[in-house]
Amino acid sequence: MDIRSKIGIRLKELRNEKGLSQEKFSFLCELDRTYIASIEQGKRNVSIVNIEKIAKAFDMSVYHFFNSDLFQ
Amino acid sequence: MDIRSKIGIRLKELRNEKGLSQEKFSFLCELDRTYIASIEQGKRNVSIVNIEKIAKAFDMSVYHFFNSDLFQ
DNA sequence: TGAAACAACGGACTATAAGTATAGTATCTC
DNA sequence: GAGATACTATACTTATAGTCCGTTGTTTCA
Repeated sequence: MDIRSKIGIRLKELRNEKGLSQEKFSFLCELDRTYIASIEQGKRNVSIVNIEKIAKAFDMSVYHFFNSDLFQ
Repeated sequence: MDIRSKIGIRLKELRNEKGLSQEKFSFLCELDRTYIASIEQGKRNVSIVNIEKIAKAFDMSVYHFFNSDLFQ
């Protein structure tokens, strides 16, 4: 599977665990609402700075963000 | 420390472990020699697709690439 | 039955990463 | 001192990352 899709699945999974809408989450990580949506759809090649922003919004380290079978 | 620098340190660390020059490594991951150099210097905000290319060149998963105290 | 919340989608735009080229420094060997 | 190897500095083009505006379709619930 494409790494873009894996990132999308992981993001959606974490966001749903927290019970947040895309919009609410976009406020937390200070990224655009539509951008978050397209990441979740596996359409984006996200840069490491934004991955870090996303991880921080989930109160987790970059290591923990990638600590999933998806990235094994 | 900036995440860009952390990526650079991790890359250099892994490359040195393998005893590869920047140029030889750049052949392995099919990225430009000078591009690899600037990543190592923490100047680039690398995207996940290129991080995956780099990890693959080291025969490791993205998970393992980030499995370092640097990203904890 | 409508309005509020949510996600998918699109178009136009700006910012920046990707990728390349060239030159330069430092060290070593012959 | 020429040639080879390893790395750094800078600067540039072009692809695409990322923003901002809006619309549409669905679900849920008062």
